[in-house]
Amino acid sequence: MTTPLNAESAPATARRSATPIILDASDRAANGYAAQGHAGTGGARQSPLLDGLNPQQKEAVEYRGQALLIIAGAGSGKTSVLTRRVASLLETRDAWPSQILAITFTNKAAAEMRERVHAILGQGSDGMWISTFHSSCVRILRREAEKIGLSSTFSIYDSADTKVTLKRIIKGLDADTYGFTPGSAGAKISKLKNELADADSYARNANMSDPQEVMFVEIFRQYSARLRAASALDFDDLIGETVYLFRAFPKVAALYRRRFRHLLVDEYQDTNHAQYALVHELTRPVTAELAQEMEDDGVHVRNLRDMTGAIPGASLTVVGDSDQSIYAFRGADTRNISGFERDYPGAKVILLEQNYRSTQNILSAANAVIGHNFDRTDKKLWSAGGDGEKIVGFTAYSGHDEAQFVSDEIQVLHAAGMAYRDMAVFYRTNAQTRALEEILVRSATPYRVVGGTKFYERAEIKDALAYLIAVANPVDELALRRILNTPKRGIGPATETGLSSFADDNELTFRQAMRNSASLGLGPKVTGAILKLAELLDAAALMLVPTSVTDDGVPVGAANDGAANVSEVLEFLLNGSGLLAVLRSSRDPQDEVRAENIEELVAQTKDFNKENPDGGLVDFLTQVSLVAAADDLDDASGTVSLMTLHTAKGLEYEAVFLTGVEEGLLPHQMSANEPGGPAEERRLFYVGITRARKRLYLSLAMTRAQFGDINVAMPSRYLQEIPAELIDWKQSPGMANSRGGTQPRALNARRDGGFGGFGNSLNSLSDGFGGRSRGSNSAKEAGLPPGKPKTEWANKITGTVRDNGSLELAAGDRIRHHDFGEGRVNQVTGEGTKRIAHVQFDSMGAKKLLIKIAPIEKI
DNA sequence: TATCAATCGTTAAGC
DNA sequence: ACGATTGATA
Repeated sequence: MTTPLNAESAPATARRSATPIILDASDRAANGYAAQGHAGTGGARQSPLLDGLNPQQKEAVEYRGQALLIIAGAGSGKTSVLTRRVASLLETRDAWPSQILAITFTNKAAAEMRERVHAILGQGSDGMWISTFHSSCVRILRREAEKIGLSSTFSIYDSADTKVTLKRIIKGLDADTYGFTPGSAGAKISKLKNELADADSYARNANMSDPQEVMFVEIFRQYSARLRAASALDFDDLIGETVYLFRAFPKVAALYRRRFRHLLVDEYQDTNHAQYALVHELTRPVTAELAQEMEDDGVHVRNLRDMTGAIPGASLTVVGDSDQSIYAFRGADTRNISGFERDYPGAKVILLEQNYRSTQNILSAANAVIGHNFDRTDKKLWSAGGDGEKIVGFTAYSGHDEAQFVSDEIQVLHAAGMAYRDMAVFYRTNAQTRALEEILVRSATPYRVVGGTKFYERAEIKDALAYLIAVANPVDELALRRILNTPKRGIGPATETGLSSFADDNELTFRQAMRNSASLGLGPKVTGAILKLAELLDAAALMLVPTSVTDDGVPVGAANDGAANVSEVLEFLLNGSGLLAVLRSSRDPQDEVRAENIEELVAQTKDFNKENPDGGLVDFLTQVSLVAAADDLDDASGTVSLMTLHTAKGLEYEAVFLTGVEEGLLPHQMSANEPGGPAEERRLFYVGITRARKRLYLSLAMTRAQFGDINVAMPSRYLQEIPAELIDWKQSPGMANSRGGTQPRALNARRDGGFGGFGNSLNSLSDGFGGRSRGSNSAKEAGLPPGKPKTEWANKITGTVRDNGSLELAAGDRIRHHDFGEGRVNQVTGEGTKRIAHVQFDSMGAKKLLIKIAPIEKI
């Protein structure tokens, strides 16, 4: 909150000394090898901001109008265009920094943009808002909290907090008998909030003759009531309440519409309805009437008013690519981007198709894959950088085998001079990391898993933070109940419930109930513990009160004059509660780590004090709630990165390993029944492919351990969509068969036509892909474009995996394995396709083999 | 209140 | 297979 909203007047035609625009090397390098050849377009001297840009990019930087949609294909220099556009707005004096609001989805993206804008402008970028949707909203809401009945120190509930709250509600209502779980109810509530619905509006349209619906409405109501009582907002509320604020208080909205004259929104295809509405509210004009009112109130608006006296809507730039929309499952609505021209008539649309990242082979594969999604506007990425290497394909026998291949290839690349940090391994599900990590550890390959457990989600950190929250927002019952018996004070669940109902019955907050716990008639020990905690929190709250205040309690001088800073309060609470001491003296070795984590948190509060001398407790807590993954920014380390395909979005690497390209995994099984599911999975695959600059590896396994047992997998339908000539199969899914193909290691033990078992429905070659599917057949789910007979697939991959058909084995049988040699069957377990032979090999020890596909024969 | 066995539910993930 | 969570037991 560095720039007071009303302080500066910012005429559109401001006179000021032009900020020197300097492009740093990294920004210039963003367009890589294609940077040359687009030198000056001739004529007038052009700004260095346009150096190295292609004509479309230039236009995107220079266009001035109400609305601009930039369709930015993968690797098309989007960030560069966006940051230069911001710089250009300032350079041409179309805007003051404080008139610009740039919104991203992730802190990482915001940080990157801030950094790059700062690199161009230096101090000139001060006062600009470059932040996520959520932090922008928090900033606004903290300022205006009272207007919508919240404390300005409102708590922000994360999904774990939501879950705990819903769990209590569901328990209280016995709603689990209706099949509600905290997760399911939470997902539904979140979805509704993303549509800007609340409990009442939902109830109006709900089918109230359905008892389950009635129950859900009640859950929703109670959830909203609890959050309100705790002066808390969940993540969805942050957006929704801001929209509500703007709609219910036009004068408040007018102040922000006046201030933000230029909105830029990144990843627009990922916006949900609430975010769309927020953008819309911010870019509406201020009526002449309201503008006049503002002027009468002493707000400077004259320079902004048009001939009718109104303030026109702010200019809006959105950047997106519907082909990279992979978050429909959490409410993203691509209609926001496809309907942009309708929503903002007269909008300019610029298409960025030239790719500066990948080789043409990789792009051709990407284009071919995404081309199978219908209802998209055609877009073809192209590169001036040449074909490059072929894509490498590999079919492994198992997940471990696949991991071994990845590991081996990483070593080959590394030996050839590629740094580990330039390589990444992608997968669809987190469970796939297991095998990969195992092998990478064994081969001593440095790696790190991106994403995963976050520091602030650890229980001990949440405990420590709950103390701080309880101080900052005394009405937050959730925080209080979390610390009530942490560390152990002998306050059990019965006492907790007692306090809670005592509070409800007497219309007290939980905190007040604690202070009055003496009148509850509990044991003296328990009562003493409760009172001690209440006193500790009250004392901590007092530390935050500035010492120099006037008679009315208004601080004199600096905002926090004399008040304790965050680290002092935290240390006071830790000492007073014994939280840290208990962990230190514990004999559980894990508690040692927990203690260290808390110490790390203390260190972070000290850093915060240093970086934000004026920052208070609430500012710290806000930062913690919204900036959850500050630790994975250190990607300068020399390690291979492992991450899910979702996490990979927005990143790029020299070499990419895309693993688990199998039916059931990519596309994921769970997506099959959802409308638009398979298409979204295809976009996910597309996103993965387009992350690669030079080398792309696609791998799959014929069997994969999942949920404790082994499943037979078949190649992903998406592999068919890549022209065969682009892929060099080191080991193809097609094995020796009548149509030819390679003879992959470990797959070809039986050459005498081991394709029995066609009578078995699980075995039928139903779709020309040699597929066996699990149970339900996949032919109709294959999502093939109509009018493309399967027999005409360009790719000759048959997808056939080994099939021992009806091979019957029993204990005592001797078998021969292609790799392991001869052995004796000890036991056969499992049913149907999952029958497993437990074999004692003569020289290789005991193994478990999936009879259906193992390279074995009876002897 | 603490510990242990049984049970459950496993897609992705930003803030 | 695995981890988190729940329920039963001492």
